[in-house]
Amino acid sequence: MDRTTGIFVDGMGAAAATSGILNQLQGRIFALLYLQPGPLSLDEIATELEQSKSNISVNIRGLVDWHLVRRSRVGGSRRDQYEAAADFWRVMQEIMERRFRWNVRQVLATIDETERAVEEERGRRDWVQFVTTRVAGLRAFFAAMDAGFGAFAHGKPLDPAALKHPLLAAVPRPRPRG
Amino acid sequence: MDRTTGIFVDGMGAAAATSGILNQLQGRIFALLYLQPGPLSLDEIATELEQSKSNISVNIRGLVDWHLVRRSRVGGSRRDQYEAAADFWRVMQEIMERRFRWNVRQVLATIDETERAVEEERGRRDWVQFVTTRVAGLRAFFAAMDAGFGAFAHGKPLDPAALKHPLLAAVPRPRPRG
DNA sequence: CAGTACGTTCAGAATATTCTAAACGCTCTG
DNA sequence: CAGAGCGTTTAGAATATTCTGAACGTACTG
Repeated sequence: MDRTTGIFVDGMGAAAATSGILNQLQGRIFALLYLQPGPLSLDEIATELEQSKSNISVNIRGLVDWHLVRRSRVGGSRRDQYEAAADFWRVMQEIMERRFRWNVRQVLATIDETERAVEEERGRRDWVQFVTTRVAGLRAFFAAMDAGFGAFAHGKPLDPAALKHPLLAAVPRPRPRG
Repeated sequence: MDRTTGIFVDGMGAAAATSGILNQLQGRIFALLYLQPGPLSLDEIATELEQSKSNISVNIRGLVDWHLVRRSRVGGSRRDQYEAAADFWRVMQEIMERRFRWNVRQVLATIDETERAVEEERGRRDWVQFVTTRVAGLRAFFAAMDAGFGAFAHGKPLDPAALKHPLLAAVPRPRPRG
């Protein structure tokens, strides 16, 4: 591997490792493919990155899932070819929906469960009141995030105003009088 | 711990574990504190979550760093008290700046290095040309992300348009005639 | 100023993740 | 239809992360 590619591969690997989306090896695989004029096979990638073929196989699947890499099969050959995709907006949409929004919904689901549980608590009326209020505050914020991320992934601007005061934003405004 | 808190703690722990920001224990600590009417000490948290005090000590520091938990010391006591913060927008700003944007800048720094390296490559003129173009495409996208995240953290809307066609957005538009 | 009540650090144990090499199964080929 | 050339699965090795308990430092307390 030439010096330029080495620097790019190392740097992108390090960035990926702290991304919370890809691991280091996935960052390296993508970086390698991104600087190639043509597609590479599994074996070529494994050799270049000094990793086992099985490890590349497993990790490249994640890259294909995020639409960061395209898999193709040329002619009648049964050898897969891989190349980097360059539609980063598409990747970001995917991450928004399948990672961030999915995570937000985990929280919303937990809030649902918690609200159901607190309704069954016997006695301790003001504690129940307190928990209900707190959980409502969390729900307002995460509901706003869910809506905001959803809109963003569909190409609409994400306005932080809804996150600053989610409780206010969640409540329908009184109509201004004529 | 009562049933309601248990459900909330477990759910938030699971969500945190896949967040890429907090680990499971940090999610559990925050959840426990969030349903408490008053602050708790390190030892109380450790007992409730069945973890060693040292482990709580280390992990709660991260929560304080993200402004998810406030540390206070009441009166002349030397016992720290912790309570959940509820300004989630502040937390999001912190994450935007110190996590996402920092990560984006890692990529931009790698691109800088790569461009410097490719300039020193001898021969292979069309390969150099190819790499330069590709890296420019990546830079345009990540520069747009950096700008967008920065604006968002300062309360301005984040418009996906700049990410859809970053190369176009980066170039100043020709003035319309007339 | 010795004793106690804390928070933190650290070495090593427990656990989870990443990686390899061998085994497997599929598909094309002669 | 046997063999070669693939990608994938899997058991276990290598490595990284998380967790504990003991040791330590500091600041109140009697």
